[in-house]
Amino acid sequence: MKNIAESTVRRLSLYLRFLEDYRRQGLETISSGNLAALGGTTSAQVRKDLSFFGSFGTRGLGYSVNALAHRIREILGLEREWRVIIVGAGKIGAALAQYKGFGHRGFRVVGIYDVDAARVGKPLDGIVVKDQKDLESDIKSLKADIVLIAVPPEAAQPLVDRVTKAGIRAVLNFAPAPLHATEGVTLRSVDMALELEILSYALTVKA
Amino acid sequence: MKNIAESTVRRLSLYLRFLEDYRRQGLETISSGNLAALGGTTSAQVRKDLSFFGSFGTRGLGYSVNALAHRIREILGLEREWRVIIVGAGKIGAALAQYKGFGHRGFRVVGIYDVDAARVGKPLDGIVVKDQKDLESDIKSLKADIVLIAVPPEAAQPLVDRVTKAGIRAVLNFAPAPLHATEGVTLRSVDMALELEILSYALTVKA
DNA sequence: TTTATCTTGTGAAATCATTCACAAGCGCTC
DNA sequence: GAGCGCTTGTGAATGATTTCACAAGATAAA
Repeated sequence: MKNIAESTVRRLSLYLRFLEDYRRQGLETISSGNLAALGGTTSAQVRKDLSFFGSFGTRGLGYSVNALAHRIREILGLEREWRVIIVGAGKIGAALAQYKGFGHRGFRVVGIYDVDAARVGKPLDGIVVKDQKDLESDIKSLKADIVLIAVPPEAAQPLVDRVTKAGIRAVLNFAPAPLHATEGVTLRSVDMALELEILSYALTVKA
Repeated sequence: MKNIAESTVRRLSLYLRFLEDYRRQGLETISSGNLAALGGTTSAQVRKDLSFFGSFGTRGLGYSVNALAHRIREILGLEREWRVIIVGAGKIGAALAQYKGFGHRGFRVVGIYDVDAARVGKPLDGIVVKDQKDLESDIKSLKADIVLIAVPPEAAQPLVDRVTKAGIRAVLNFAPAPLHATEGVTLRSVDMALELEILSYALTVKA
């Protein structure tokens, strides 16, 4: 399969949500135009996005809500469960731990870690915070797939290196630090400061 | 000024951080190659990004760390203070309230709101949570510029409409819901579920 | 002053992503 | 089963972004 643009993958995720809404409403088919309207894009974009993976629609009719949802889940790898570890049990770690959107789609938090002895041993949304020194061994024993980084910025890069060495291939970083991962490891960052600065730019340009 | 790509603005934010690192280290000049290495991009990209806004470098030498940082702050609108309101005092709202990266760059939290009477009146990181019914009047009296949305997904769109009507022109949404804003309002979303799904896709394709 | 060495700034080329536009397929009705 | 209306799937065209490649400006050393 040729390389798929990130923007396409992002839109597929969105389409999946709309499909689930449709299903809840008991609707059985949906057209590219419907999906486009919900997602603020164009019907051609929707069809092109889907066309990278095959052709799932019926001309004249649209897409079967169930079949398309299933196919997108398959494409995104959401048919299986992903085991997630959170590192950092501060405010952000705590917010992540209780985040409901998680379990909802096959992401299961299997461990929370911190270096601070005051936090270790206390439960966070049902999971007891463990000492960060157990991280490597637990990544293996818990069969973790994904690590969420919620530690202070200066601790983030060493942590990426540690979990990479322990076999992790996907990292989602919440620390406001630009991180680098080795080839083969997917690292994404959610950076609030950056988002705010983009808003600041937008406001400034408008003014 | 012609339209600047979001990716360019995002990189400018990053460059600014690297410049601040350089300054802390007492370095006075930096080349596009240095900036590129730090940001995982290319020197040509750095120079192109900057070229949209003018030419600030010295051939043969590079850029003055101070001058370039100042110029980027100007471009991004970070020379002034932006007044931020957080709506939703749950876990995510609390994490946002205490987030240190905020004050650091001229974003000042001036109010936190919730609909839940149990939360109203209690302080969150030094700011007393107010009732959401005061939102419109406070947006005006507090001269708020930016609203952060940390409410449940179904409450998010109505909230966008409310604050837009009250004069807000920039919104950062943390609810996992696809929102639409009217023309002239910049709305960005940080969607953890989406990020995880992109990781899921990456892991799936690799496997 | 001249030369060697760097590094910028920027058109041009290449790559990547989106939009257009339309033939072809399907269901429904008559 | 022919005709109509609708919607897909997809090459081709357009638009946007990134990369290339190099002339030109600047410093420093001889």
